[in-house]
Amino acid sequence: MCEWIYPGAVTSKPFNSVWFREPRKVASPGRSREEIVRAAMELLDSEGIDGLSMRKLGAKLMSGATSLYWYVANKDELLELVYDEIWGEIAVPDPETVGWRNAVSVMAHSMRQVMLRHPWSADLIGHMPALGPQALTVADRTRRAFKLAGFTGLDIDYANGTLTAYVFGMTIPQIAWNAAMADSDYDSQALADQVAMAAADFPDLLEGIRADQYEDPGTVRELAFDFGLVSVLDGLERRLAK
Amino acid sequence: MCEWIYPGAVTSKPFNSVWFREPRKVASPGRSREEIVRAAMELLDSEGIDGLSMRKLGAKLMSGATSLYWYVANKDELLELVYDEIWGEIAVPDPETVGWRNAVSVMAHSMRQVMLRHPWSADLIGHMPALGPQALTVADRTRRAFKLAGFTGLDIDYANGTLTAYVFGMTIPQIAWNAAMADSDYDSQALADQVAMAAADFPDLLEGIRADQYEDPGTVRELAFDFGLVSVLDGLERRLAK
DNA sequence: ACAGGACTCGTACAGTGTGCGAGTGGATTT
DNA sequence: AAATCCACTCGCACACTGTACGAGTCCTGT
Repeated sequence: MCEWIYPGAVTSKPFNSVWFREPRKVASPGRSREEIVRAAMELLDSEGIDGLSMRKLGAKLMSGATSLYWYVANKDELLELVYDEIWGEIAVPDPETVGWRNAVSVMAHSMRQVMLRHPWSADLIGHMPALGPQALTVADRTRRAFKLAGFTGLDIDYANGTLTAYVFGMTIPQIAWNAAMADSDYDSQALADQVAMAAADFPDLLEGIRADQYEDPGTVRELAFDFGLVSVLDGLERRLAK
Repeated sequence: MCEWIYPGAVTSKPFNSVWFREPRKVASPGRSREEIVRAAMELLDSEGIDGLSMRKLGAKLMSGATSLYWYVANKDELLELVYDEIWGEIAVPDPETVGWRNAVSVMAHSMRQVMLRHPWSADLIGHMPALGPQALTVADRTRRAFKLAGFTGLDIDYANGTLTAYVFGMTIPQIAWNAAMADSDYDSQALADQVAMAAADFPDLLEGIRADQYEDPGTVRELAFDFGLVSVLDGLERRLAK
């Protein structure tokens, strides 16, 4: 899980990341990085990013807050570790057996689901690059899919980046919406009215809001995501044709 | 600037946002929301999201920290206000005169530049929906572009959302990279070596990293962005053809 | 018996957002 | 002229944060 460390890490200096630091050798059968990361994820899932404090985490593990610093250099490193965990939850089918387009489609939907399940991921994506082993595994697999599709050279990574960007960009704002609605005493009709009021000066915009106001917001989001996903993949495919 | 308030705001209840709360009537010639927001942005630009504290902001404005709470209900509302400001910096040409594809292309590049100029934006996107007047203005304009392109009904907003998602998703992780490199004593060669080491178990991935290691990272990012942008727009265009 | 390493954790420090309530000064009303 | 009001300021306090430090505990190897 998170006992990973890239070789030769300590010798060079520049990049501050868990993945480039030799972890302490730990002999204890009790606490461990795994357990800490797992507990941190539970806290994050149930209370959100603000709900994770070292003291709370210590309490959950029945230890002092500062004991955790034996296993983890600081809170940011802990966050790097939990961040990588979510990449492990993303399903990427083998492109050789299901075809590249299916493979990346499934991965896109899976990624979205994982992010929605762990809304705190939105807070981490802008904070640190995804360099952990799980993230690299996903990147490698999707990269293979695009290679199989016929992309060559840098285009492989560009195509890969385009798809990932789309999923991030579509999902992160949705997470913000979900959070905002959870904070308020959510009443879909009143909310729609308010948003409509906000857009009062923009008749065009208003027309769009009115249009999907009567649909279930969840399904609207799904449709929007599919629409964009198909468009992105179509666009990439056109690139191949040329 | 930020004296905006949507009509009928106070009467209804559900949604917690600056944009739905009557601001206090302020008569003073001295401090004002505008000034506070401007100072907050300067602090954010120069010190990042963690550099903005109510005390520092108060000091910068030569006032007590808690005085600011006269103008702003809490820090989150202040962040909503500064968030909307960045939307005001995004250029969206008139699609009627430059054509829809040009218009949205320019807006995509502009949006990316604005985000890179204000890296703290990445931290806000996942935290609150963009409901301010400036954000709505941009949304309205790009929406018009896609309408002009020929999209109809919900597809207008889906297309619009797809493009915005792509820009967000491409730019947010780049901001994370920039931040990580700023934190470290950045040496591009050593960094590349480290990343290569991280990817040692993934020969394919490694090949991609090696490939762009000798290019200037800035231009690689630009190329990647353009590649994806063209792909996304091509994909949307294909949708139109059907 | 001793040494050393592998932990644990209480205390402390500097910082955070913000509720409260007292205070100030100028305009308005009596 | 006196009284009232109100927009506004701000010091203090509270609960909370990440984490440096150093003293203490236990287990293992000699």
